[in-house]
Amino acid sequence: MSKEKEKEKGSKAVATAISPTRTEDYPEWYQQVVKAADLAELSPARGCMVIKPWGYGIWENIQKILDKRFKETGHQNAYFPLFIPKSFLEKEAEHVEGFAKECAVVTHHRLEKGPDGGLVPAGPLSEPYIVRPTSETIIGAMFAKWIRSYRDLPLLINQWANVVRWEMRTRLFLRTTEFLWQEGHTVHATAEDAREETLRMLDVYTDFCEGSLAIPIVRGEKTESERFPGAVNTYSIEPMMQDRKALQGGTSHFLGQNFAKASEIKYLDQAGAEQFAWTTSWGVSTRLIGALVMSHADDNGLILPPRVAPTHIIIMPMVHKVGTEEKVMEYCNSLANELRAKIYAGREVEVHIDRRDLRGGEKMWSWIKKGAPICMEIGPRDVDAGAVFFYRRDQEPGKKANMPRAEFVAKVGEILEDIQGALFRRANNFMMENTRLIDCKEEFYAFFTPKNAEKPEIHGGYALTHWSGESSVEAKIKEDLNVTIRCIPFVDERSPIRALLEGDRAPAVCPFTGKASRGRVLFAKAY
RNA sequence: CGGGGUGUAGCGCAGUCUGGCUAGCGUAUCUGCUUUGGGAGCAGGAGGUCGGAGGUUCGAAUCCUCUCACCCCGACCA
Repeated sequence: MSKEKEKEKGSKAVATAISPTRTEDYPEWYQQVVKAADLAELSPARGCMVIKPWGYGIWENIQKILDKRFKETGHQNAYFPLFIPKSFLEKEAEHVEGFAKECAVVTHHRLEKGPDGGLVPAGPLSEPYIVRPTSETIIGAMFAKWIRSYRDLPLLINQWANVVRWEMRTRLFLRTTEFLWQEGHTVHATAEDAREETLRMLDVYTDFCEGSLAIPIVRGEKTESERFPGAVNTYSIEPMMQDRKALQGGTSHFLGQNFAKASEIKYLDQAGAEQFAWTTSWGVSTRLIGALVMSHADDNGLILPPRVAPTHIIIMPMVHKVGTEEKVMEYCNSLANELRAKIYAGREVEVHIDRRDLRGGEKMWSWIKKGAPICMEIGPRDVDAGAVFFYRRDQEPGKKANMPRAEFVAKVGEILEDIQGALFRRANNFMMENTRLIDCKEEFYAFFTPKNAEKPEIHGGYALTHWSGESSVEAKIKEDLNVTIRCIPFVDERSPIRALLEGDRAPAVCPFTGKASRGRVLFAKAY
């Protein structure tokens, strides 16, 4: 409250647009950024969110980019029902175990007037429906009907849908009762093909996350305890948020023949023998928008990477001086049209002229909080000079630049890509600064223990540490520190942690047990 | 489900312990004037079943009982 007062009267310098700041109270800062950017809000339905136009615009761009990649990799979209007969979910033992507790169940149909004038269900269903928490079982049942021969394979299907998971605690975008996602489901003749597909889609997610969301990630395989229920192998991408916690950004599962056997997905091979097929599934959700916020936003609000920003450039006409309005508006309109004719990252440059009857400062701050990549102030001065006056959201709000109009129009794609690149580098530096090799138990515990136990400060990060491979060690660390193995990382040419591991001469010994280790795994606190 | 907390104007809150005039403040909103290239100023207006039900009392936002919702910490977890 005292902060509010500081902001008031007299002082033109406002500390930050978002209060509290990240260091003051990170979870609250997150909520405030989502609110200030007008991305989404809680709804009357418990744990469910309303995604508002600016937030949904981001999701639409995520969809467009990913959908194109899915098509390019041979997939087709289809749609399956929201409701799954309860018996379907019961088919795969581990799957039931994993999801049963978080399912919403529909037990009645139709409503009629009750004695008190309210509505009461007319009758129970003979078999309850589950609202899909994921669609493996119902899609598997359909696939079993569609597939007869090896000639029907591979079957490569994707679905854009909503799913429901009845979580105890929810947070906008990060964990909501209902969320939007895509789920890919594929069927293959051989284990090799299915494994290849699983990793191909992990690559697609990696490209998308790094290239479009400007979020660096560590990727790798999940340990047994973190595996998708029913999967043989689960792979994930793991970006680091600004509080140094990991957030699982997407997963790709090799399901082996588990679901094929449960759903009887069989085909006749070239020799005429009946075989169970091999399946995969993979998905990303609106959670990525949460990752976007926590990767790039600062104490003034959201910062959007241009490739997924609903609008690239905001033009604010300064038309308050009498007699200048017409020429300023004309200039803005023609400038907007010139910019819209440009293509950036495969789509037209999106320009919005903000003519709201608001004071300049207030208007500009609203776009800072929404994270628009470029914001222009165009007044008579600029019209006369044939220039544009703009700021970039990846730089300090006070840093504005003049540029000849023609030059800006010519370079707009370059400037947007420069912003995109700057965001990635910043996030990547942050992740690498907070990633280290840890080889002793004491250092590991100190790394993940906040100095202030009452109100933990931002601490920890990614620890690359040897591990004996025992689940009991994982469980103990989780109990002690709430730290888990995020993945057994890939160390390939595109891995950001590769450089760290190059000079690694430490013995491959698990610091928790003294036993031999097959390699370093990624430990972190997580969302 | 366990522990703690909060429900008063769109949002944020005071008032509750110690019952008492017409229920207040900030902000947002609306109107007017003056302003305007970094979050405006003055004036006026509108906006309330004090979460809900029952009880005590001459009188309840305030006390009692029940209930509902939400938040935080656990537990749970894409």
